[in-house]
Amino acid sequence: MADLQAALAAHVSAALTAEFGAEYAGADPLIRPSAFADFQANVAMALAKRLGLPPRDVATRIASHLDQAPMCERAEVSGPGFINITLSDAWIGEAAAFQLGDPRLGIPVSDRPQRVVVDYSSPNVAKEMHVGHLRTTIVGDSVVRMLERLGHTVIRANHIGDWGTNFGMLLEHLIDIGEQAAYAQLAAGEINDFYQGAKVKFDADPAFADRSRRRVVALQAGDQETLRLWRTLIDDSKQYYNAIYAKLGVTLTDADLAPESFYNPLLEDVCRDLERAGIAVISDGALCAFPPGFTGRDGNPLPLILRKSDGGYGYGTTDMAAIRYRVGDLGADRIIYVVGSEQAQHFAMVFAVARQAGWLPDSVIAEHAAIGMVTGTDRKRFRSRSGESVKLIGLIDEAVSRAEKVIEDRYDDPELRAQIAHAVGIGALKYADLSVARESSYMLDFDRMLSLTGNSGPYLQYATARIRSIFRKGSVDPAGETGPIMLTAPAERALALRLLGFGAAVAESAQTAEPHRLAAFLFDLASDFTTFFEQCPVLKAESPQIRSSRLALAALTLDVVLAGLDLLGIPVPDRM
RNA sequence: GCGCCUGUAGCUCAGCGGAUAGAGCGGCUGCCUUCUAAGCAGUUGGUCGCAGGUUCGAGUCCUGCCAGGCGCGCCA
Repeated sequence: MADLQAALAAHVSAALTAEFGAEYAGADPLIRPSAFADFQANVAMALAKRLGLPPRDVATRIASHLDQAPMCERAEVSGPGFINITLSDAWIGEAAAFQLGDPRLGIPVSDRPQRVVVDYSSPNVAKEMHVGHLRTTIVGDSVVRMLERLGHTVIRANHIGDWGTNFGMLLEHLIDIGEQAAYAQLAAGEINDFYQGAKVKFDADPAFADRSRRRVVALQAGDQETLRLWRTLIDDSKQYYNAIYAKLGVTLTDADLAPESFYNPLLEDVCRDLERAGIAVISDGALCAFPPGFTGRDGNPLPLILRKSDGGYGYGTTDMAAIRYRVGDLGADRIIYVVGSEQAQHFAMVFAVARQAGWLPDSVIAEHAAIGMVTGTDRKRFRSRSGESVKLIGLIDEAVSRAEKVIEDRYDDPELRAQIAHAVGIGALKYADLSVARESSYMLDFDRMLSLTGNSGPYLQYATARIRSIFRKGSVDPAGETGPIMLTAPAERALALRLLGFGAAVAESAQTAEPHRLAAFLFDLASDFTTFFEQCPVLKAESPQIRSSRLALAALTLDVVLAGLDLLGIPVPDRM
């Protein structure tokens, strides 16, 4: 059973066509979760006018067919024409047992696998990774995991900022302090110190600023020694990202680096081809594309600048080159940009120009999975002032140490304690970013972000720890529990029914690139389990049959929560 | 000025055009001799920014207004 709701929709559709004719096959049966039953079908009210019948009559005629489907226990008409559908307990139990035996746990395999490029994380070389990067990194990584699980081919693209005019000052600063000192600073995460060191000199010392400008020219001209130093800078910074990725459990590797500089050799052609196609024109000395529908402050058409009047290229050019490369060379069917919402207009323009140029055919989806802005407690954009910047690594360490505090008197083994604290701290941090709709802006609030109670990462981890505890106490191997599953209590039924929604939650979450949907599902699931845990003794169940059924239900819950947390990229400790 | 986003409980946020708008936190009351209390049960708390419109039905769609945020030619 890939998707419970879809299966039900098929039944209602069949009833609809049987009763009213094939022309209604395309009508959406409008299946929704219901407070009055397991599901409700709202199609009767939608079709009443078209059928020229009272909505309740339509509902009654559809409902009369539904009782015959094995999955449906009851279909009752209520209110103006709602069809309240109650599933059969036996069917739910069988479906849950089937899910338990399914290695995919009900996650469907896409019937149309795509090549998906996911552009995410994208820190800048020699610049601190701030909290905004954390969010694009975490959300992007989860999207990637979900898409892969659904059978898509995913190409991770870490579009790091390794090029631009400020590399002149960074390189001169590197030369000034020496490569060893720079390495020590950058790899250790003292990145702001390094950057500020360069910036201060650039602003205060004209001679340094002059050297910096010459260094940019040398870099662009491909001067060997300059390139060597530039690579050093990148390698040093990479140490820092990779250390953070490792701590966070992010799947990005060096193989996923798609740096801006990679596109440098393509930029000239991008400009030439767009100009030849008549899409780009010279305006005020710069080569610009003016996609229709975009106007600026003064009411004039808004340009996407492709070549600056000084001959240099900007990030718009790089994005054009990237989109062309991803479609043309990588064969992407879908490109997802997990990038801050501030850039919405920029991406809209890039997509528009790429469509005009034919580089982005209609068959390819390009979407900006916008990430909301991070604000301080004053609700203004969060800015790291020099001196008191919030380092990502500091946030991570804070998360882990808070978790450590909670378990300090619970376990003696320091190694076990460190393991648990790491998983719990990281889990709290990541879940905080993953459980909120990605586009909504959020306040940087440590207490909330690192919360270990309520709707939090640790709540989900805790559910798995309690399940494992049952199996440990009873010396039972969860892998050996296969059911049958029978539903004897409301908490069992609610849990089983919830479990059946897993596949749909994953599919929907990946489709919209919104991990918070999966996070919400898992929280509901964990809540249902906790109720079950409180109300239904497993090891001391009243009969061997019920014990076995509940063990199977617990095993399935464990599998699903583990799989779900893995898709979110949240680590799980064995015990807490 | 134009464009995009946001406005839901004291706070932070969910909410696929469907019935009585939900969760977490906070407040209050209970619950550890019982598979982990990072928990559970209950309770408190809302003119869904405002006004129109579409619809059998609007927190959800459309229009206008109000408030806030972001973006708007050579930074990325």
